[in-house]
Amino acid sequence: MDVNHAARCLEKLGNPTRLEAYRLLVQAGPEGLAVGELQEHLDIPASTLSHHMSHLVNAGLVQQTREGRVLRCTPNYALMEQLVGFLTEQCCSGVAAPSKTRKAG
Amino acid sequence: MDVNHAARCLEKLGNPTRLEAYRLLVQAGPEGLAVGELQEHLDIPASTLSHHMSHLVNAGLVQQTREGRVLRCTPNYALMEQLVGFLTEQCCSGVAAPSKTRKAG
DNA sequence: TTATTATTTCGATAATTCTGGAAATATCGT
DNA sequence: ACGATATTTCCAGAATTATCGAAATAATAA
Repeated sequence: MDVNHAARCLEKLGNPTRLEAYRLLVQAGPEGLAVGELQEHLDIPASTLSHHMSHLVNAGLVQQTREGRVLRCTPNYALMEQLVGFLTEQCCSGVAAPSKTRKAG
Repeated sequence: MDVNHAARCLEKLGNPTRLEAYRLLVQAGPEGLAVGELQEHLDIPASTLSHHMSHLVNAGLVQQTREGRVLRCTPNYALMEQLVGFLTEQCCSGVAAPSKTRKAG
């Protein structure tokens, strides 16, 4: 995870609709959600949602698998954790916030 | 830190120049860096940098204090930690990555 | 006051992103 | 094949963001 890849991920998550979509996928658990289910929650036109999802998929933040007519979306936890790791290591002070994370005491 | 504030912070950090600027401030230690020092590192026109910095300042991610002719910039660690907290709690799986973070073992 | 340095604001253009209707594609059921 | 459902792609317009030179502002020094 270099600075450009991190910036790319942050940029994609930095849109309220996309961040909310990602969060919904996380909330939904291991099954994730179909694009149509996301659309019901987000209440936006299908084409708009499709564009947003392709951003997330292209950045690697979301994975899609087809199940018949339905496209199931799941979050890429590994990438998200790399992103959080980048922010923690490169953008936070060495002194961790109390009782949150631990690092080289 | 609600989802909209998080999205706003992510959006601002999701620009390579701004993310690099923020990272430089963190690297620089408690003193931070003057705008002019950032400019030397980033090698972009002053007006362009000024715009980028105002994004970061408006989002609350960077604080500025004037020291004579120089504007000293420091990262807002508290906000960054809130942002990392948001991502960890709302956008990561409950199962932490091995030997990185711990949460409700 | 004039000069010098540091930084922002103005103003304008280029580039990108967002949005969504309409048409196309994919899959399934009959 | 046909119809229905799910989703994407095409296309275009609106909105936002990025860029940066020039002028303006702020602070210091002579």
